[in-house]
Parts: sequence; structure tokens; C-alpha cells
Amino acid sequence: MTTNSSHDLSPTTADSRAVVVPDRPALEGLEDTWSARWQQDQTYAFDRTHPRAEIYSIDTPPPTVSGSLHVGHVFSYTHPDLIARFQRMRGKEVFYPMGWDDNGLPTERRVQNYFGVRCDPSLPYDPDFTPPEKPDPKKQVPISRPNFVELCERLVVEDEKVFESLWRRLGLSVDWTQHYTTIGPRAMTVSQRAFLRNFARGEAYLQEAPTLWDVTFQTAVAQAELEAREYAGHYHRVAFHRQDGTPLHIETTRPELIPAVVALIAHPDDERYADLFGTTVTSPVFGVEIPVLAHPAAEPDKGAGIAMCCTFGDLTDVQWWRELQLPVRTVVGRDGRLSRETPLWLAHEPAASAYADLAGKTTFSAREAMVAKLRESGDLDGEPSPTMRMANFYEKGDKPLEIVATRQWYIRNGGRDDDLRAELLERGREIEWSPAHMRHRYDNWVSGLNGDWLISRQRFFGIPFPVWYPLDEEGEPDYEHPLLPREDELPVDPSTRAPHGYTEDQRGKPGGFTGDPDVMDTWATSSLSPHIASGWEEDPDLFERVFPMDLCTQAHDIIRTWLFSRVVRSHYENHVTPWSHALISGFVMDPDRKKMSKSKGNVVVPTDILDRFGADAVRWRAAMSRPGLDSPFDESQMKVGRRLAMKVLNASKFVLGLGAVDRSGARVTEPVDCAMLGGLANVISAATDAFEANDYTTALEVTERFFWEFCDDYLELVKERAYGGRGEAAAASAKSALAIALHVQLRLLAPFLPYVTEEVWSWWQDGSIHRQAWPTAQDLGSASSASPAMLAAVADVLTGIRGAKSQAKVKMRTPLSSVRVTGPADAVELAAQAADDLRAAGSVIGELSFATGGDQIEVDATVAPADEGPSS
RNA sequence: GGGCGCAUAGCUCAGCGGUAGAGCGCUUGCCUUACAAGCAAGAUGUCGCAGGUUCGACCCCUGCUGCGCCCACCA
Repeated sequence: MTTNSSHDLSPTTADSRAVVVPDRPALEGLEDTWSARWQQDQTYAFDRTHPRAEIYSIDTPPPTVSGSLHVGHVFSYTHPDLIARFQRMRGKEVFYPMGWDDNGLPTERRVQNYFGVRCDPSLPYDPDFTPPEKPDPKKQVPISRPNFVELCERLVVEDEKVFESLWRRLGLSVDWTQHYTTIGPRAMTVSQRAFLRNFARGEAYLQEAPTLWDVTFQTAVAQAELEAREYAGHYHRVAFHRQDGTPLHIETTRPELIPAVVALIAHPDDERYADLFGTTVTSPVFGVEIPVLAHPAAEPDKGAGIAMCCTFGDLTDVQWWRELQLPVRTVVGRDGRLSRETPLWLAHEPAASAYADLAGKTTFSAREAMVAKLRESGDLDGEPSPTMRMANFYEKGDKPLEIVATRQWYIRNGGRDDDLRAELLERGREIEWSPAHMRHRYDNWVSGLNGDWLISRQRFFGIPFPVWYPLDEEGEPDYEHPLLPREDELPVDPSTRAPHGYTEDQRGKPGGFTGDPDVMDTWATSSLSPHIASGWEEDPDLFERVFPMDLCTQAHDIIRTWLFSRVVRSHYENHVTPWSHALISGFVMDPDRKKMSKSKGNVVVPTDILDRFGADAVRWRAAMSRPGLDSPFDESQMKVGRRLAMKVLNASKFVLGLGAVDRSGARVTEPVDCAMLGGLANVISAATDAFEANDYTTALEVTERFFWEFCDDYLELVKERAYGGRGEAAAASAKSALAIALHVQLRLLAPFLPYVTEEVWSWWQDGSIHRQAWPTAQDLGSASSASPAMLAAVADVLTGIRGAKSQAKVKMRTPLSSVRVTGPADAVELAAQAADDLRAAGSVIGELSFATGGDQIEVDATVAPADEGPSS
């Protein structure tokens, strides 16, 4: 824990410690020095002895460690840190853990590429396996599932080191002792426990149903992972045959599914087909008898107005199949190929031999073969015409999803239950969103759900379902009576452990058992991040103190996934929202306002900008992007942040070099000094209000604006006096005001520029600035109530004097033989009170007069002839 | 098709029912003992378009146009 010996809020006390200011302060090296120091001193360690009311807890997305970070992540992860640092200084004990999402498909893919292997679950474990020295992406070595998982675990450890060092360098004030992963034993236990409870309460269930299926990864995927993309295809006008032999044309983009047709469907009001409803037609090539049915979801103006319903071509087919109680005729398998065996309903000739030419083919080749057959039989009317349509893709995949009937685990999410949906919408209203309109995304998503949340995946590196199934005498699993572990036995891996009442040698045998082979999707685990981080059921004392959390921060793209799924889990388990506030950040776009993505090659690498501009500058830029707004990446803005950091170094050096360390407010007597502090009081108030509302950008803007004016006007105005040019009392007033202003402004800037403010703080203060109290008006003494108007009037005069010199194209220290100030009476009167400071700052050697006139301050200055200047 | 957001200086963005703002960029000047990675001064606008409310609209209301995002959309 950092010592807080200088944590002294009394404005009347001087600091006795020696002031050590470097001759040439620089930003280089600050990140290494201070990030190491923060780590060593445990500056951001969470002290769990505080009661809930004094704690501020933050849920931040666990980044996918097998992915790559771009500048957008850096910005987005800076935002919670700004809030964390503010709240910490406000006196809250901040619980700010970081997690790594190392679970799931992204890691599997990275391991495959990195080591040149692929998982083959049928292989036995090889304890001596070593990955190939030179991975050959075309010849991936098949390895067992346990070997594969070992490699995953090995690689994520390396990846996590890289991520942690980047976050440390960015200055995130995370308590790294609280970190978690989504594959580790803690996450596994929490995921399995939550699942068991969901199952016990009927919130999770196992069901065989048509499922969106990715043929590349051979896994089911959830609605939230879909992406609609344009996909090129062809309309084929195909003839079915009425009983009298006349053709009935339909249009399809997927002729290879003709063997899977279960009905033709038209709209009930469509007169063209009215006389066909209730009759049957036969399918081309296969001659299968197909009913013609009516359903309102058929669109008369789409294609021929009559559609072929297959099991399953799209989600509308699923709807028809369900609502019209049609049979299942599956031809496309999990591998994306047409079944190698001839389906029962095609067992007769000539269907069987026709199907034989399609069997085992990919949908793409089967389509070509089917089109050839249709041409041959004369059932293809005209040529296929090209079309672009939208098709559903798995967001990580590159082939359109198929729909395959499979057995999967689901968690109810309101997609099939209006009451639950309403409850979850209500939870959305309980959250305070920044910006407020982001709640519409949540509402929009929850309202549009069309099914429950599919959480099982047919993959390898994930958290297993803690479930076994008994096998009957034929060796068939009894899915109705799953075998479950006790909570105190978690985590369990059903593939290596036997359920209660069974022994391992009964695995897979009739009368024995089998383990559920699937793993949970990564969102099923990350949906519990508040629980994992907060020690749910493992550390009730901690959980009590930090949950529900105060803040969730994330970008808008994962509202439908991460945000929503956490609300679902917390709703079931704790009957609350997992946090009171959601702070949604925007994206960093490339300069052409396109989304940055690896495939477009427009990604800005974070280490590169950190190297070139420094963490403070990058953080400054992140703070300038307001919640919810996308902003284009522009390097020139990074320079502005760097300039501010440099200015903090130099201005601080100057102030401390004047010997301004005595912060006793009683010595601040000069009106212009009081006015400066009065202005600062307004800044403290505005910055605090903005931060309280999570509006870090406004907090930065008001602070930064004041700081530049402080440097450009106030410092210039009082430096001669502070040097002692007008006696000790006048100098003391300036120096006390400077000391107070520096002390306060560094703290106001500390959340944004943690490195440079810490560096400067160390020049004359003990302890970390990041453990100091957030400034209040009390720091300013009695001057806090002074009006800032006087400094504004004086600054106008100073600007006028500089303008005269600038127009005369002379040096700024060129003496003026006369200066005449005119303006509104009140402003002129205020400015006149600082006549001596103005005289010094403007090198006025002759007359300085003030007169009322006009509606703004005007300065008429005469440059002294060269020989009138000071000779030395 | 449904929802949401945005439109203000060359660029990035604040802003407010009462005379249009900042930073960057640009122009001009200045080696000023905190800072040349600096300082100073200066120029720059039909506040997207059209109506309405109001004494007064960049701001509030309505409509339109353009841009972006989310969702839906595989016959």
C-alpha cells in the first residue's frame, strides 16, 4: 500500500520536503519508471475492508487474448480507467479487475496456426507430444483433445503477458491481483455452478431442434453471433408437377435442397394457387409427392409467389416446418455435405439413383449436379439468373450457415417467452446508460429475439457441461435423465470423470454412461464476468462488497452479446441488474470513416502510437472521444495531448523553481491572484460534476482550458512579482496562489495524464498523486469565492498589449512608451487593479492609463524608440 | 422494411431561445533565462434544406435531403 504521508488537505500548511526538479524534464522514460513503481507499491490494490458504500466496482470486458488489439481497444479501455481514477481520488475504494477471455474458438484457431496442429477427438492422449518445429498450415498434425487443450493453455499464458504489459503501459489502474480468465478453474466452477442452477430452475434446457450451423467449424452458433452478409447466388426457375402433369414453377436459389422438400407454400390469399391448396405435386427428378399448403408468411411478390419449403433452407422453413407440422427430411449434414446414404423417402427408383449422384457432395457441388439433372429432365425453365441476397454467416466464418437439426443446450432469454422478455426489457430500463440512447440498442435486440440462447458448442477448448447421460441396454443415451455432479465437486470434466454411482469402465457401455461432449460458448462464461470477478459463492464477503457493480464499460458492438447476457444471468441468479451504470464507448474509425479491421489492413497498432506519442498523449486523445460517438483516428490530435503533457512538465518546473510551495491561502492577497483561484474554484466544480456524470470529456475540457490560460496569461502576468519585483508580501501572494493552483491542477489532470502528473508530484510531494484526494474548493482557501472576472479583464489587456507588439512586428520584450486602455467601466476598473503586473508583463516603461469607453477592452500602445529601452 | 444517431470554420468537434466557439491546420511575427516538441497575434461560417412556434431560432416543433450504425431480409 502506498504511504499517504503527504495526503494533507490543509491549505494552510507548507511542504517541508526538499524540492527536486530536473533541469530538463522529459516525457521519455516516465512510463517505465512509474508503471514499475505502481506495481511495486501496489498503488492500485483494492482494499477489501471497506464497506459497500465506500466501494466503486467496475466490470470491464475481458479482451480476447488470442486476438490482436488495435487503437480502438486502447481508447475503449482507457475510459473505465478515467472513471476509476476519479472515483479513487474521490475517496472510493475502487474494485477494478481485468479478465482475459482465453476460452473458445479464437484460441483454437490461433493454436492451430501457431503450432500447425488440429484437434481430432478420436485420438488418444500422447504425453510425449511436441508440436512441429515449423508449422505447416497446409498439413496440420492431428492431435488428441487433451493435447490440443494443453497447447491452448500454454499459448494463452504467453498472450496474456503481452496484453498485461500493454495495459500496464497504458496506465490502467487495474488491481492485477484480481485478474481472472474465462477458461481457468474459477471461471469453470462459476460457469458450471450457474449452469446447474439454471438447469435446476428450468432456465436451461436440452433440446433437439433445427440449429444454425457453421460447416467450417462444425458447431452450432447463437443468434447473437450471426452476421448478415451479401451473398451471390442464382435464381433457378424449377418445375414441380401437378397431378395432371402440368408444371408448377417455383424459384429457388438452392436447387440442391430439392431432395429435402417437404411442402410448397403460398399465401392463403394468393388466388393463383388457391385451387392447389390441399393437393399434392411431385418434385422434379425425384418424383416425391409434396403437399401444397397455405401460410401467411409466404410472400406473393417474392419469386414465383410459391416457395419450396425444405428442412432446412432458412429460418422461414423452420417456421413453416414447426407451424405446419411438416416432417424432417434432412439431407445436409454437419460437415456441410449431402448425406452419403440415400434418404428413406428417396429409396425408390428413379429417385435413389438420382440422389446417388449428389450423395457426399458439398452443397456447392451438389447444386451444380442438381442443375445438370434439372436441365436433363427439362424441369429447369430458362437460365439461372444471378442475384445478390443477404445470407446469415457466423461472424467468424466465411460460408453461409446451414440449418441442421441437432441436440443443444439453451438458456431461456425471452426469445420464446413474452413475460420473460418484458422482465428483461425492464432490467434494461433500470440501468443508467451513457449515452442514454444506447438503451434502444438493447431494447431493439431483446424485442427482436426469435429463440432462446444457444450455449452449447461442438468444440474443444471451452468449459465442459457438467453433465452425463445414462446409456440404456442398446447403448443409447437417455437425455431425459441427465446425471449431474454436486456443486461442491465443481469443476468437473465429464470426459475424464465418472458420475456418481458409475465407474469409469462403464463409460460408453450399454447400461453405463456417457459424458456430454460439448463445451459452453465463451459468452456463456463471460456473461458471468461480474460473478467470476466478485468471488460469487466462493468469497461471499467480497461478493457482498462489490456486487452488484457500479459500472460496466464496453463498446456498442457487444450490447447484444456481452451486456445482454450478463443481464440475463444476473436476473436469474441475483434478481438485479449486474451494474447500475453502462458507459458505452464508440469506435475509432480509420481516417475514411471506415471501421478498422485486420482484413482491411487499416489497423493502427497500439504499441506504435504509444512509442511515438506516449501513454499520456494517447489517453488524452481517448478522453476526448465522448461516450457512444465514433471518431476518426487522426495522428495530429495525438500531438496535442503530448504537448499538454510537456506543458505540465515545464509549467510545473517553473512554478516550483520560483519556490512556490507554500500553500497557505492566507498569504493570497493580491486581487489578481484571488481571481485566478476563484476561476479555479469554478473549474473544480465543473470537472467534478462532469466526472460524477461519467462525462470525462467535459471534465478534461474545462480543466485543460483553464490550465492553458493559467500558463499563457496568469504565469506571464505574475512572474515578475513572484521574483520579488514588488516586495515580499506581493511575491508571497503570487507564490502561494501558484503553489495552490499547481497542487490542484495536477490532481485534476491526474486521471487523464497519470504519468506526467505522477512525475511532477514526485518532485516535491511524497506518495502517489493517484492516492490523493480529488480537489475541492477548500484547497483554495478564502480566495475560492473570488470572481474570476478580474483576471479575464487583465488577460484582455495583456492580449491587447501583445497584439500591438505583434502588429508592430517587434519582440515581446520590446518596451512600450505609453499604453492607453479603454473599455466598459467595470472591466477597466478591474484591469486597473493589476496595473503593476501589467506594466511588468508588458514592459511598459511610460504611461499606463485606463479610461471608460466602448463595449470591449481596446489597447492603444506606443512602442518606445529603440534608444529608450533598458540599456542592459 | 423497423429502430437509433449525426449534419456548426478546410479538418476534428463543443455549444446555447438573445451579437457564432475551441483545438488542429493556415497566415504573420518572435531564439522572451519554464517550455522552439515553444510563444504571440491574425484570417476563416447562409450553423444541411423548407416550413412552423416566438418579440427573437444554430438551439424548440414538423417535413425533407444526405451520411453512419444496429436489427430484419437466403423462396
